[in-house]
Amino acid sequence: MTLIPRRKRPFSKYLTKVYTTLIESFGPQGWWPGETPFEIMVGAVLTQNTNWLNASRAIDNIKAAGLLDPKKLLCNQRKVPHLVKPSGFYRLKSKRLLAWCDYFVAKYQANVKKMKKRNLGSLRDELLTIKGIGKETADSILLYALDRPVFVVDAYTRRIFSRHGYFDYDAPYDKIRLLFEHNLPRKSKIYNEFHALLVKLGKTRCKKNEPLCSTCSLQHI
DNA sequence: TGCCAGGCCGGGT
DNA sequence: ACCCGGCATGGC
Repeated sequence: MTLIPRRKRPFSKYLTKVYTTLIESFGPQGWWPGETPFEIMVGAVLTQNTNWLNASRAIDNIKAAGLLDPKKLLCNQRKVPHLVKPSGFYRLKSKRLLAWCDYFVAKYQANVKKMKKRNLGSLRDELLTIKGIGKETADSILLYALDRPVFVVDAYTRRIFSRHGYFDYDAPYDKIRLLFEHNLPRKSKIYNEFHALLVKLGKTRCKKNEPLCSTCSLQHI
């Protein structure tokens, strides 16, 4: 992997410019779209390589069944594949969701406050040992459900910034994450908004010659 | 109609 | 240390 700055502007200044431009254009996003920490955790698993609309339909199914609770899901395991079907990969995701519930209940009695007390680095390592929880999912949970300062790297982040020449699309996840974390204030609020804005930008269809475009990608910045 | 979406795992080289 | 196939639905 290479981190080749093809542009001369320092990454930190560039990031500030992108962030302020996105805020001005789209406004604060107020992510994550989930009411409770557990709902956010569920969403993080179900949206893996899947559009949010389909993931949200699966969450709606779980809510409608009155099972949006880790212990209840564990007690109704056979219902889970059917409930999460709209999110795709449903046999796989039902296992991943239950693996998460298993961990959350066994280790923290489904108590978010207990989890938040843990040291961030060791907690992240612990999450990554759970089958079905990779780096992006773990970081989404840490940032959006637990309010910890971790920058979430996703496909949009890679696409937008690699097009601007700051790193290769295929650069290792943690290299990219640290590049952002080292060039932004260490504040979960900032990481939260920034990631949400990048997703918003990434979903916005190309409008040629405008400052904000996910294909041409912020050409004028 | 085909392509794609807010990844991750396991097996092979 | 990479590379790749598999996993599956619904929107556009």
